[in-house]
Amino acid sequence: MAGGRGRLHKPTGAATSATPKRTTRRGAASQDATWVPDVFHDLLSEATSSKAAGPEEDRKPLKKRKTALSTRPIPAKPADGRHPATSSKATPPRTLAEDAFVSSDKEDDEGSDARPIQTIIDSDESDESDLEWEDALGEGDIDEDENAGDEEEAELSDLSITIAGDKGKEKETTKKVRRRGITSVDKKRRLDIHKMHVLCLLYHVHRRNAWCNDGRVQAGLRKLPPPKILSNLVPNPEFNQYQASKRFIDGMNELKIMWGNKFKVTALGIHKPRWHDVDAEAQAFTDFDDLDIPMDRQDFRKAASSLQGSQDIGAQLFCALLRAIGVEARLVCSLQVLPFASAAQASTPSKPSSEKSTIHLDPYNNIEAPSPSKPKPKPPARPKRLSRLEKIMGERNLALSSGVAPRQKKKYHTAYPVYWVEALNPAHQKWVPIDPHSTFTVDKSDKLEPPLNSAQNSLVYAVAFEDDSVAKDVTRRYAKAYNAKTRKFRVECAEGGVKWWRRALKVFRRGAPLDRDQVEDAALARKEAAEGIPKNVQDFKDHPVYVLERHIKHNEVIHPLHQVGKVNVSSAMNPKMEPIYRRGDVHVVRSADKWYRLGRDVKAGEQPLKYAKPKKNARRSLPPDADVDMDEQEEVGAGLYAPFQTELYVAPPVIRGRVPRNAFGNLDLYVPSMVPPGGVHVPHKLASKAARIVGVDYADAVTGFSFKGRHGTAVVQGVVVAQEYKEAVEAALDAMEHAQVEAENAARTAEALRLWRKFYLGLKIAQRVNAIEIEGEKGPQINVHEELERQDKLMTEQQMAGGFFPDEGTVTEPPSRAREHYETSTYDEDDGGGFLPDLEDDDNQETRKLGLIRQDSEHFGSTLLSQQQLRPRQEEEQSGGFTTEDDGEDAGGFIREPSPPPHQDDMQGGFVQTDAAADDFAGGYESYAGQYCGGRTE
DNA sequence: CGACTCATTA
DNA sequence: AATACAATGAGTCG
Repeated sequence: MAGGRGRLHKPTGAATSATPKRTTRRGAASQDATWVPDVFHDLLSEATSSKAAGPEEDRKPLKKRKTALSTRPIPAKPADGRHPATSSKATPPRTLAEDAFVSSDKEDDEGSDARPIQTIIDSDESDESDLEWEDALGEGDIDEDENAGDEEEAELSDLSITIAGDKGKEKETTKKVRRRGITSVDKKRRLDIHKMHVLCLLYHVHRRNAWCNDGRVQAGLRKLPPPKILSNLVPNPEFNQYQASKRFIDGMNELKIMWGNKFKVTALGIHKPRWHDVDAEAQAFTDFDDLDIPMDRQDFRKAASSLQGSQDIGAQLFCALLRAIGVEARLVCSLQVLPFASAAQASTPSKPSSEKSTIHLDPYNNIEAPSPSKPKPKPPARPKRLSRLEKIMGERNLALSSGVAPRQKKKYHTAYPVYWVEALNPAHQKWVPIDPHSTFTVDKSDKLEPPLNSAQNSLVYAVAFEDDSVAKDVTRRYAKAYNAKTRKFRVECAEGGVKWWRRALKVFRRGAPLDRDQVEDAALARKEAAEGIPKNVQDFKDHPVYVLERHIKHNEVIHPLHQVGKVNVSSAMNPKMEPIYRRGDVHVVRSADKWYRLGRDVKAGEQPLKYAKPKKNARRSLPPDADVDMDEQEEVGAGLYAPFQTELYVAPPVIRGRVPRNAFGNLDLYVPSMVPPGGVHVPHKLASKAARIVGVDYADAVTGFSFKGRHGTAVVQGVVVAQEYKEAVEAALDAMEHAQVEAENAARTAEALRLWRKFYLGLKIAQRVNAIEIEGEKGPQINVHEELERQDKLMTEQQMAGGFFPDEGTVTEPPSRAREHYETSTYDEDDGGGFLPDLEDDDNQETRKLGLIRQDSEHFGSTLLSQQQLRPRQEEEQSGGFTTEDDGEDAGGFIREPSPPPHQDDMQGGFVQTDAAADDFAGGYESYAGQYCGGRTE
């Protein structure tokens, strides 16, 4: 992408846009905000909503217009006087067009607009996935091979000739290198990028189409056609339909010729992008000089007045011209989208990297530098042929062109259009394609599709935009083999692709279809139907209408085995016929068991349409006799049934509160529909307990299986009870939940108190231990007093910051209390007597722990500090503190069995003054205390 | 005859 | 287990 940007900023020879960059940025940003979430939906809603913001947006462009006006002597002066809205053909339902028109003024520059994306680096194709692949392949040997392969590969690309000592080895290595698995992740990513690209292109066309409504553009163009042509286009009521139609076509031809003479093609337009080859060199910037510059509306106007630009621009302006003179015109674009299928497919035609790169560099100039006399060895043959084909095609079409003198600017001529125009023939209400630049044809829809192998242009999505931004997919009008070929390059072929495409175009759909829409739909449908049955096996693959038996999956059958098309050749002169069936007759099949899992039951008396393949049992006798195989197959294969052989499974009903069960005492509830009549599913974890408490009959609901390892265990989710008990059970559940919450709260409180006690004890013990002299030396001491001071301070700070201690007094209480003890300096048995007696064990533990701490008081301090960062309020951290801290057994016991209240009693006297205070602590402080006490064990 | 497409193979 | 990729050979079209 970075490359792309760099490219964009590269100044190109022709008219450079005077657009200040910040405008770009601002525009893009504002667009982004609404654009991101759901690309298309938002695109539209933004467009519609921006209407409201219209005036404000209009302001900005004004400035721009001024400068533009002052610098350019535009012939659009009269138009300028008018308000844009009035000058543009002001179609009543111009929601989209107008909005885009308005808003596009604001975000003038548009990177993707004129400059096609050339190459996209498929980063995934690089080392990472390769490495993975190689690793997966695995043993150490491969590494060597890999390297060798790389070397040779490099040599190959550099010198074109490699003299390797061992041919066999070379082959092997290259194979290994070549063989690069395309992961499913990779595929998905490609598809996503493809989709994104489609959306971007759609938007691009949408904007260009909106520009075609530009008042000034139209005003300038309107003056071009001589009155004679125009008068021919005025419908004559005396003509019959045929005459009128002919007149219209003729008029279009004249306009096309006129346009061809006026408009000068000076740049290259969009062409088909390719996935970047990992080992291909980066393209030189100069390679892009011939391309269209990125455009904003001003540039577009400029192009309209100077009548220069790429063929794309030419077609767009031609569209504007038609609209300007009152002809209903569509801007059609064949989206040149990055293919998703296989990267290799695109690059296959051009094999050797050297040659590839040349093609790469000059995507459009093959005509200029064709290959007829190129003294290159075999490898270049492929691309050469292509280009030559291109050339031939181009020339032929040139020859076909009716009376247009081909422009001398042949360099920029492409054989097939990316943009063209459809004009509505009022006589038939039919759309007439006009391609004024590439094929120079009018009403020749079958001439616009480039050959399928063309590297520069492929017709995959042809989308036609009307002046009110209603857009329609008209690919089928132009594709010769839509079902057999074109479709395979479209999202429709991917899973959910049909829906996706429909959704992508939804924003451009017309609210209420017009007559001409229906006419067109019918025509397109007819065209598709007329496509006929493919003649080769390849085209049957993924064909939406026909199927070959060899292509159906293992879980599919062709049920009514209707040979719709009887013939199909396998090889030419010795034909092997294969029957053809309808895709509609293909059904997925499943075993009876699988159907049951889906809540369906095989109807009585239905015979399996197919039998599953026998599982590969361990027996692998080398000479598998035919009969043995047959036997095995018949034995092992499970019967498979199609959906229409099944019916909704109805469980045996609940009778008098008695819930039916399966052999395991459960009830199968794989789908909601499997709830037995008269029963209710209560999907609560504790439902079984509740039902037991209530005392009604219930059955555990098995909603699936979890396969861990090879052992599948039933997943139970709640229970099924009779309908009439539902409320009772739910009430019981409520009560249980309530009780549980209470219990948890109590447990939490108890735990908090327990930890406090521990903490306090710890301090006390520390104090005592510090007082002991060992052989006259005091050794490093924990300065309890200081620690407490510090801690107190920290807590106060935290309280300021977080504010989760409601009462300051409460907060400071424990430390101050402890200080008291410290200050007394004597360890009074009676004082501690309140809680010490039943805590002998703890006492020992504490002592040990403190011993540890004493050895690195540094750590002690840092522990305190780090604890400060914990946010006690957060549940996770609390529980984390509990589970990871001290004994560990505590953690488990805590939830189930709250620690007994006696502790609390113990504490009440000396430590915490009120219950309320304790509660406050429970939430805020426990984890702190917990960490403090427990953290040191580590 | 050459270009090009399709099917097969590993 | 199944599909995809790349090379190769055969057949067809113009």
